[in-house]
Amino acid sequence: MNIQQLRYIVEMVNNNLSVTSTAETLFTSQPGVSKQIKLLEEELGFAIFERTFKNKTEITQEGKLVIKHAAEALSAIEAIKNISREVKSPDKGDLRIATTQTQARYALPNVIQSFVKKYPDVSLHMHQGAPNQIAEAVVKGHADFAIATEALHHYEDLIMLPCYLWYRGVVVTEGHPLTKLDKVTIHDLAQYPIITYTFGFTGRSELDMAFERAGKVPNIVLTATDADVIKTYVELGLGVGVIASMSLDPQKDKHLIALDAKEIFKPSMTKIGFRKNIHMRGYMYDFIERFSPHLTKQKVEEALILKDNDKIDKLFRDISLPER
Amino acid sequence: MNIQQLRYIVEMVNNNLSVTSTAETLFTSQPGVSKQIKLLEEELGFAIFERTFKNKTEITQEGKLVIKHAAEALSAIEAIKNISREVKSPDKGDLRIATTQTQARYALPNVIQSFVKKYPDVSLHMHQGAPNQIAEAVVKGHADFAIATEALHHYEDLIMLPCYLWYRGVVVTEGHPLTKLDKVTIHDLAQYPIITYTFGFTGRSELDMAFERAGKVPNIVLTATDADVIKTYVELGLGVGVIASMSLDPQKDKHLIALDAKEIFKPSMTKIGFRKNIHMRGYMYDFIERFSPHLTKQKVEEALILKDNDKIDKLFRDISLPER
DNA sequence: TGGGGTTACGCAATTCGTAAAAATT
DNA sequence: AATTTTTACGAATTGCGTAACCCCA
Repeated sequence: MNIQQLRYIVEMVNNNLSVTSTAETLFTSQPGVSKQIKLLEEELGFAIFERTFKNKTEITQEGKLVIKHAAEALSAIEAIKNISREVKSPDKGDLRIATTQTQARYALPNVIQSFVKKYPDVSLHMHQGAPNQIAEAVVKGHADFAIATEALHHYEDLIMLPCYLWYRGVVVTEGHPLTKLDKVTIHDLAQYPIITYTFGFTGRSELDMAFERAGKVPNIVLTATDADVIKTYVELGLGVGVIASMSLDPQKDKHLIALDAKEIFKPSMTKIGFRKNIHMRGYMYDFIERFSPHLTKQKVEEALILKDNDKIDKLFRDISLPER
Repeated sequence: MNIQQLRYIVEMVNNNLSVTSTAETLFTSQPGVSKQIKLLEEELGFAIFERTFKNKTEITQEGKLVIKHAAEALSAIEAIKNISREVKSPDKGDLRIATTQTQARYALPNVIQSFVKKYPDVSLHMHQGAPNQIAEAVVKGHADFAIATEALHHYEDLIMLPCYLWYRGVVVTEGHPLTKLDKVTIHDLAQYPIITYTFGFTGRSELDMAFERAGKVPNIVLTATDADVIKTYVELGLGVGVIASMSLDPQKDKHLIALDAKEIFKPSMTKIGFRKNIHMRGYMYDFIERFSPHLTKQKVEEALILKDNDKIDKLFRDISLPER
């Protein structure tokens, strides 16, 4: 058994059990991968992958266990390599952020601007996707950080830290009836067609829950994964927009009126997540702190030691989060 | 970097940083170990071990981190090998139990007798030691199970499951004044010289706490790590013995009188501990269940998933433990 | 001077790529 | 027929052991 073989079998899973595809992602030859997997299976005394019927291969029951532990081992080895990179060139490396369009467009630009200025030799990779894709990317080691509001708490292998609270705003065209009201309630809102985020994105679940609490069913006519699209359709008069208030720019969005909705919807919390047992590079600590000043290196280290999201929640219980 | 190199550096730590000793425990040559460590250090770009002054070597700061992750990786790899062994011969292998004299002598014999009968091809290894040595042996992977009453809860890397509750008994010679009393209290006990376990062994801490609660200072004249020695000195009239009641055999200990002490001392709990992220062999589950029938395979698997002793404690909160 | 550690060197085994064959759709 | 996987084989590298050398009490 060697590290390479473990790498092969883990990567097989990330490549739909295709040897060819695995060999390509690992920049090696197909025969090599095929042979090494076979050798490992021989050594272990059982098949990890099974050619059940036709072209379809499956993972055996034991194989699943083996791959789980192989991924653990590789993760630990990756941590060692990161220590090495840290020593060799502390301010050089990669930072791979998996996040949603909303964060990338509205929350991250400032942070990234100052970060790349301080760390010109860190190459930044932004992976965009749906919240569950984001979490998967980090779990599989394809990204270092997951930044999102939804769906991250299901992943036991990730440590999640609270970053900031944000509120929703209602966006309408000029002269819309809602602008005549002193204060918009959820009952007012329920009378108009609504345009908001696609389910699973950007705190969408709180919108549904707010309507449910009020005993109303929202008339959602259109959903999109990002605020820019939503605003566009609001401008076209298709409905009333409900988006994160941070994604409203009074300067740029001149044709739209933003109405306060703090009392209608509960605030949502954006979190940053990363894998347990990693070696956190120095610039990674710095990035986290730039994004959320209360997440100091010390706090993050404490969280890395705790390794348990319930305990980590307690750690941050008394800290007032920034709002936006 | 390869697995062997990781094995070398981890084993170096277990061998007082001696290359010779490491090579011996790994059944290989000194030059090989020396060279591979050097190669790894070269690849990583920093020294793991430092030849500071004289003959004394030390671990560098980065080295400590590397070794931590290396141990993680090796543990995962060991798990894979155990899966292989499981498949190749489910009822064959090793079972290494680290425990105290008290457990080995009084709690385990029955279990082990039935276990070896069912699993003749599992070779059993008993490691005896002080509770902290026991825990260390499991943490370092030298034993599979730690069974003890004290000092196991300090080890974050171990999962600990409750096995049984046990009570203390007071042992005296025939005709001793304490035998005249209807009921022995802690105040009575405080008037006589006491012989009990050495500190750190077999629930000794509860004895000290009981006296402290009563505002008394026990007159401890002799301590030993096991009940047999204690009983011997009680027979010689050196004092009153306080030992686990399970270590009293009315048949054998004919010259001694056992007095009930359930109301003087709180019961103690014996636990079984093992490392997180291991692959538990089938016969290991069986052993645990034979030792503690409430620790079914299912329960143990749940605990292995939880990986957190606080959560595990909740899992067993409503289960009534056997007493002895 | 001797116990531990490193360097030097050669044999043996392993790894990995190209090429060819086999299998599957 | 085309794509994917496995087998065959040779070149290059790596790993490991013996022997020699070094270093510090």
